Amino acid sequence: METKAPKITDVARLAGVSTATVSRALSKPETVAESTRNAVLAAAEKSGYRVNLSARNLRRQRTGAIVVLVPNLGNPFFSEILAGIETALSEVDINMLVVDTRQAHAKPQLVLEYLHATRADGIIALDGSLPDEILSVASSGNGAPPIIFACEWTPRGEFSSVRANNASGARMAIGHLAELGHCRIGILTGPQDNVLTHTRSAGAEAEMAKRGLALDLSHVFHGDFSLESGARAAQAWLALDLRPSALFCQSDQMAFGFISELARHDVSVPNDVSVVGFDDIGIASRFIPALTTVHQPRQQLGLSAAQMLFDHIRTNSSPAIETTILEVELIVRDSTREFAG
Amino acid sequence: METKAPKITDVARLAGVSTATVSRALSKPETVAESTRNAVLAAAEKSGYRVNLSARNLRRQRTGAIVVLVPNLGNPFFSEILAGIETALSEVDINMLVVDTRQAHAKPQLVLEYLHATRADGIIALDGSLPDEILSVASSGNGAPPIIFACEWTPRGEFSSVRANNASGARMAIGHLAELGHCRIGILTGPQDNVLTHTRSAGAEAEMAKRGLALDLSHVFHGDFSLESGARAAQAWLALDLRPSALFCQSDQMAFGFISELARHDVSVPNDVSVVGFDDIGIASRFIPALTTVHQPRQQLGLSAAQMLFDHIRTNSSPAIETTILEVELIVRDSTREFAG
DNA sequence: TGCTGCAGTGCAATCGATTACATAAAGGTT
DNA sequence: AACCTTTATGTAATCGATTGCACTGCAGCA
Repeated sequence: METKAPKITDVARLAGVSTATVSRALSKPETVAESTRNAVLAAAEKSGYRVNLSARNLRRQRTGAIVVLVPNLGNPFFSEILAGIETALSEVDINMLVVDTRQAHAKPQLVLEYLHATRADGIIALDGSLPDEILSVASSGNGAPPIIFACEWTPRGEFSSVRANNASGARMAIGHLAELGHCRIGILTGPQDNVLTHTRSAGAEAEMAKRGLALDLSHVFHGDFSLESGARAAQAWLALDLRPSALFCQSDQMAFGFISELARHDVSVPNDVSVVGFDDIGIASRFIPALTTVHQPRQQLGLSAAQMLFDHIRTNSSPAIETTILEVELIVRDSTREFAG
Repeated sequence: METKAPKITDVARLAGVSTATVSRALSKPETVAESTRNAVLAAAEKSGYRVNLSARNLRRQRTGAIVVLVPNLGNPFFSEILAGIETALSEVDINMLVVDTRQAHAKPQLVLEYLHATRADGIIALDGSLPDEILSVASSGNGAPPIIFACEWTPRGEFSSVRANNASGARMAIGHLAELGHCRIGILTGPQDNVLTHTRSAGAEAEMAKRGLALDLSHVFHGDFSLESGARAAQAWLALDLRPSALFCQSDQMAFGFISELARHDVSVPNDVSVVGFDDIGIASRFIPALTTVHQPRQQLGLSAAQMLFDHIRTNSSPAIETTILEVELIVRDSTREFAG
């Protein structure tokens, strides 16, 4: 026999004040006399009142929700970033709408329609290669929702972002291999049009150059961050005459695919090849061999992005571009060892 | 110089009709004359009109959003279920709010507060061990949002659910090991108070009984579905005098943890022990050895749960309890082999 | 005493869409 | 021709909270 949800007028009657006062007591407590405030809070508590968000949002001209654009929900790497965003969200009165952009590249209209329809107060994009149509939603100044890129970002257009220090991570990976004595180091990249790919490749190449190591183009394999592309790279590696003795994989997933496929051909990591990954996803420490990799602070990436977004929403006029770069860490495990002739 | 978003009155003026007609033309097209409808659609198109969801929801007394309660966003197993839910969502006008319930068990108030605050039209719970306080939100009939359990479910209270055939999966796993000649089969369970644990254990025990195999209690290890608990089970296994020659792990993650820890002690899977997992998460086919496991149709679980929830929302009076059980499949890979004395 | 300023509160308009009800026009029936 | 249906559309109330403006009463000040 649940009765109707109480509304603000019910609380007002109970507290013996007007609805305006109730509203103020709840959202701007300092503008209301202490005694009144207490009466209102007591009445609200007693009646179990919750503000109706549709009504509030209608009046306030906002939606109280942000949209997170995720390249691929099936990828564990992203779900932890979501967890970070959620942590930040729980402190403010904002909800998180999650959208998988897998089909967005083929049909940008779909996502675009979604963004327009929801009129989100802000957007966090974990996908740096969004189609232009979608970017333009956000860049159209004025009433457009602010957008923050997390992890990935986009070279076109100017947007705020939170990222890991990808270049530094790549340098650490190469540096580690070089110090183990490897001089034929290969690279397994992500998708060719991806900023992470470029940044990590550039970092790796810079470090190799600095150490006087040559990068043989036949030692550069192109993948797409997925397990299967790692396996394909292994096939390519096996087909080489002069094989690199170490490989820097730009994602853990590719490293797993690579190692796994080699194992099927009786090639051992790290005995025959050393492998470094990137990301440090959960399973990395339990893979066989445990993966040496570059750790990204995933939770923190999500958290920082969310906080930055809230700032932008609050001071909505400010189109100042901010970039936060979080440091990464090389975690040495068992997939790398010193070069043995 | 983006102008204000057009509202329904703008469309009405443009089409030369009243707002009521516009509203009807858009949401109940068949009640409006074809010529009028076309005029309205053209006007809406021309002005780039989108309905304001806050206004609509306020008037319609709904929120247009469902909440998905996820036990742990960091676990890749769940994110694919989310992807399935999202697929179903994109067909209807409903958004998905994702909440991680990791802290919910310690502080149920937090999630409870969230559910009350959002007033979601429905709930999908991927977490079967929600605190009673939260369950009671949904079971309080009347205006309470319908709730559907996906994957996990709860024995207390009566709720609709979509699940995999866990018992059958467990039987397949045991059957497979038995047919390979293993007679000392161990079990690594999930959390003790989890329905999946019970169902899978019961299925496994039934199959063993049917085949006349005894289950030694010292061969039952208790984990919590996580990597680390798998590693702990490996320690326990190593400490035994009489070790099982095969282990049925109730999650892939635990299987990985188990195998990985054994590998560190130079015990080989499948040569020294055969291991079967449960879930078939992405990495299973690329682990070393590739994991024999029970495949759950994750996307489909999410999809079915979402569709069931929409049904319940539409016909909100019906408290009929439905249970959909999806079939699973044993995928035989390289972590199991015939018993070799 | 009379005025100004301020803190605290209430009144009522407002956000944008939906929908019950009223109305009008057209067609059908006897 | 009078009346009843049916179909199409308009009018205006409504959903629930927020907030600009107006008002009251009291303190401070000349």
